[in-house]
Amino acid sequence: MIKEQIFHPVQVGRAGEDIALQIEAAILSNKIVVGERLPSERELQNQFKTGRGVIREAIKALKQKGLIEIRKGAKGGAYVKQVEVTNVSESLALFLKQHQIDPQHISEFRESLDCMITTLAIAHADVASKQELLGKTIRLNEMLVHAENNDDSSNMEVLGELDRELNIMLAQMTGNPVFEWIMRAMQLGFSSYDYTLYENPEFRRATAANWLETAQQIAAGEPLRALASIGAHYTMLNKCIDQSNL
Amino acid sequence: MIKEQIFHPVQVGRAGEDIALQIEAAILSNKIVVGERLPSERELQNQFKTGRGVIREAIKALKQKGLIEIRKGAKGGAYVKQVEVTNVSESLALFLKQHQIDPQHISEFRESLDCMITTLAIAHADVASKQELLGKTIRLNEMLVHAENNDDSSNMEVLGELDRELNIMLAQMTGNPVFEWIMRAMQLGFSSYDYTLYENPEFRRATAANWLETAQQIAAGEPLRALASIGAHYTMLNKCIDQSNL
DNA sequence: GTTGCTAGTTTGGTCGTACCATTTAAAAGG
DNA sequence: CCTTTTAAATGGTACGACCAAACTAGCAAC
Repeated sequence: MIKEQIFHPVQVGRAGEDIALQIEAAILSNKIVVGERLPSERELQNQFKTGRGVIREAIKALKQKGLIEIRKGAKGGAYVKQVEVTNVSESLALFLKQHQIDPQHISEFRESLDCMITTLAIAHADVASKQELLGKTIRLNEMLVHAENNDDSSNMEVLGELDRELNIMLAQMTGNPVFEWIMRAMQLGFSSYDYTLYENPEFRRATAANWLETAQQIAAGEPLRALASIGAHYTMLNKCIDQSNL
Repeated sequence: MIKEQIFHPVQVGRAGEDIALQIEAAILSNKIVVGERLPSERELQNQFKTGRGVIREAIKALKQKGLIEIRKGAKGGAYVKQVEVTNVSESLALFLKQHQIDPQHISEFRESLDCMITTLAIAHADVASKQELLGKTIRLNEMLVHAENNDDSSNMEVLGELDRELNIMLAQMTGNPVFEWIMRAMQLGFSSYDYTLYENPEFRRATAANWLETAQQIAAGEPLRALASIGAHYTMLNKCIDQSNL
């Protein structure tokens, strides 16, 4: 609960933004810590000496930024929370959606990113993680044959999802959260491309086999061979992208 | 101008979000193209069969996302615009501010990114660009000696700015816009770290010399030596970060 | 005493109206 | 034809009312 009045009235013309900035500053300077809640809208209305609509607009903006979470009812209100990485990802995804990126550029970036991640993962990750990654790639291959035997095309989405999880896990194995965030952001931003490889039976099998190979070489601590596998993966992906564009 | 009613009324309880989503969808599907403007708030109020406050909240959210720009007066309103990379950067910056990242992790990511970019820049950029980069690093060194001779500490900010420009130029030389965006986002997100190297005279000189060396090896088309230079740069940066943490 | 229901309070969500400030465009005046 | 004045369009703010959801406390039933 806020005892003293940490906010003050604002000028006209841009009151909403002023208020949003004041509250944001209060949050970022830890005047209001995570988990705590802002005063109610009507209370803020009094503190800022303004109308309730302005307060609501400011709060909406902060909610959009991911700084607060809003609950209804008694004990409801605007609760300060940790900004999640999905906020960044969605922002990036929106940007990319509007700018119509050349798929080859995306592919190139992803390849570079994968190479860096793999190199660092081999260097930093412990044996258990590497074995877990290997196990997951084996499971991917098993699921693939199972799905193909049953002609269960609906399971292809599950395979695509597993593929994403593998990428995230690999990023986590670097021990550096930044890589995981970027990977998550890229996945959200280019969700459409992640599944193309699993639509074509031929590419599908090759991709799964490639993952297995990569994981084996990561587990074996063979950076150069792992990178070669990744290179092969992207050669394949680019071919696949070209085909679907015809 | 919107002729037909592309929006429809919404349920209660979360009308504002519904409206924001509908408008966002309309923008992303090019029902409303960049440069065009949304109907006025009062017009939207009629189309959505809702109150004006709700419309305003939805519009505020879209503005926060960077999808629209709002102008006052007649012929004012919400104009659809291209999402700028700064929106992504600000989102990232906010996230990083709240999460107190280990500087070493940031440094590690930046190093990986620089390596990827340099490799690609050597492969893709034309001779003219490489010479321009080289020229800029030479200018950086000249400015450095000039500033040190005059003991002009205020110019150190200019040096930091030039350092950023060099990074952006290098990213552009990859021919892949994704790298430039990521670089811009990282610079905005970690603006504090970019200047630390230029605060200490010793590191400052070494950094400028290192840039020159890197640019020379890029111009000479020597990927391995360029990467070695970058490695040296980050060894230095990490030492510098350690020192300022003491 | 414990459980379960009910009424009341808090708080966000919505609606409507009125008025102000700014910007543009049209009308008036020279 | 140019300048000035006026009007209209539009976002920005304020106030007031009511609804819906969620929590609280008290009361009733077991």
